[in-house]
Amino acid sequence: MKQLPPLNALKAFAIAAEQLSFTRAADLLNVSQGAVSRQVRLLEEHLGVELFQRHHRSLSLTPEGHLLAQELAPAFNRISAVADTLRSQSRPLRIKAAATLTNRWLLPRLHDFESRHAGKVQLATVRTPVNPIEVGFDAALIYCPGPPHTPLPGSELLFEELMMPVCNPLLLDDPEKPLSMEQFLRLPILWNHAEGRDWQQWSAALGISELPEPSLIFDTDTEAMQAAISGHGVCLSNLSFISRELSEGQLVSPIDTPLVATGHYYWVVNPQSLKKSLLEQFHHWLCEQAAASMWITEEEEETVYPAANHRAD
Amino acid sequence: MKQLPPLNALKAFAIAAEQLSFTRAADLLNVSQGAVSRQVRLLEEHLGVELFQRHHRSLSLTPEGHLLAQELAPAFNRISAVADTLRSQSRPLRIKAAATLTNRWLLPRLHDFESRHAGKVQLATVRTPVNPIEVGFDAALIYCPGPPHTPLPGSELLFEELMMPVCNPLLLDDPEKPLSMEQFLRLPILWNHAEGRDWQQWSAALGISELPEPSLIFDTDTEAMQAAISGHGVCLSNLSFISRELSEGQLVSPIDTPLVATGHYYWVVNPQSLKKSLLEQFHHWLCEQAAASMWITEEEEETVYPAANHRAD
DNA sequence: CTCTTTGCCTCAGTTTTTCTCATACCAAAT
DNA sequence: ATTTGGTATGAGAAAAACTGAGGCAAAGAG
Repeated sequence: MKQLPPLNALKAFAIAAEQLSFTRAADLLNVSQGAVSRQVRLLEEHLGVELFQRHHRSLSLTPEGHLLAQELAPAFNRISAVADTLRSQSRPLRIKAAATLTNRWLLPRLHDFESRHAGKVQLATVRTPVNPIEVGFDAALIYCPGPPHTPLPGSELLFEELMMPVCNPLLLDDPEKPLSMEQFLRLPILWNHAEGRDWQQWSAALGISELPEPSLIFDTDTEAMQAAISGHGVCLSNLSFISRELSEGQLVSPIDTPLVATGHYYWVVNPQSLKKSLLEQFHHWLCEQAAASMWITEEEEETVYPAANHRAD
Repeated sequence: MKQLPPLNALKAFAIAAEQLSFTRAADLLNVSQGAVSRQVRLLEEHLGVELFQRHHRSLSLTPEGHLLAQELAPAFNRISAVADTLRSQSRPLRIKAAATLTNRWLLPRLHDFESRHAGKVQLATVRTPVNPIEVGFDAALIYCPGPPHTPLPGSELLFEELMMPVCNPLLLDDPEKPLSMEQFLRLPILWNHAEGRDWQQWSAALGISELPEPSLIFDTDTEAMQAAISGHGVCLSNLSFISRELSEGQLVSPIDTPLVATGHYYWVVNPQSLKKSLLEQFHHWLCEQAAASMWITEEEEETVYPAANHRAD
């Protein structure tokens, strides 16, 4: 291999040649117009040949530029083709994710990622925080109760678990009218956890002295939620996970209280994973999805929205 | 064009794959071993695929790596081929150079550059300093008498004009025995310049009160030198320009004095030139050649060598 | 004919990438 | 057990690339 010209300059040139515009090329490359101008100039200086004729409001290729562009296009295509092949051949992203989040939020959205980024994702649900390094996964999306912290080295806070109490509207005399706290506490309470951790934090954050007594105790959010839908009582649920039930009226909030953050979801990447680039895309997509769906309440919750980050410390 | 992998990483990978060694690839790329290691890792992370199997003292390609390397080689060859074509099609370097330097030093060496760098050079000699921008040349190699300065914006000092008096040995009774200054001044003096500028500086630098009277006055160094070789007298000559005559005994130094720098050669690049890359190579080659020939005297001059930078200010 | 728009160039300052150096590690060979 | 030849890795340094603002000149609108 002899002396290759600066490769990034070649890339910039190839796109500029295709577009016959530095400005458009810059857009495609996600850089500024000046950057492209410089790269092309650099290449011209390297080769000792003018590649473009600069006209006053347009560009055209010199014969040399034309030759180069013609050779470059297939070379780059070939490279990008083989890169795509390799990327698609590579095994799917393996991600451990908190169970409820997976079922109620991630799964319904996942096909969007897979189609947009041509990357398969293999999900495995977990109940308790897990370190992706230890289980050989590329990343984990874990839930930890309590205030924000750093559950694992390298973990990144993604979003809050914002809880509100909900129940079947038939449980209420007038679903339109919020109950007083006293009335509310007389409703049957559904725990989603053996120790009623979330209810504890919720009542502490709202300054309620005693823990609401459970009438039924479940092991998972999903079960408690099912029972609530069936009219067995009030459960605490992450707002974002029941948006459909809320908008369809299967569940309503019986009382008008601020949202309470009982825990947080974290993102942890396995630093040994080779799939850094896909992981980054996935992470970016996660944040995007979160911004679009979390904390953005349906119409009827508007009054609830001036929510607080009350935490039970 | 979709998403291209980082191109420099591809280059590093291609060479490493060819060599099956990061260390050797690093040498070829003129970077450190660690740099190649990092680039390859980066590429692997980008593609999400292992490209090499790292063994204990060797590398081997994974199937994916093999595929990539196979595709990459022709793509890069194609690129470097077209780049070579363009470079060779480009017009020759145009350089203005001081006349004596050109005749006595540059021309004999020039074919070395042209063969090693596959770049033609078009030389034009000049007597007086010239700005390459003004004459449309890529660069100039100019001579300016007197102490070092900055004759043109962007000029760079290349080497000193180190002068010594020389004459035909037949002019001396005993060529082996250095003359005293008094004896020396009785020899016929040859000026290489209408005003005897160099002799003026030479005598000033050595603390000689009066300017040696010329017996013959020429317009160029070359003519004065020819006359000296023919035995017409003593001329002042740049050491490096008469190394052959000295080693063949056609000229000798009649007196034992330090070398005197009467002027300097400068390198000036036309900043508008497109041939920056070739110019850089040429400049590098110039410095290399200078280091190998200038200031490095032949055996017989050894005594003269503890030279001075005496200057007539 | 003047004003505005468009698209390129240039420069200084900053950010990002890449490289180096030194060191750690590991297994084979001595 | 030690040396040797190779890769990996971390911190800091160096180099490359990018940005953003200002300029300029042609083309088109009024």
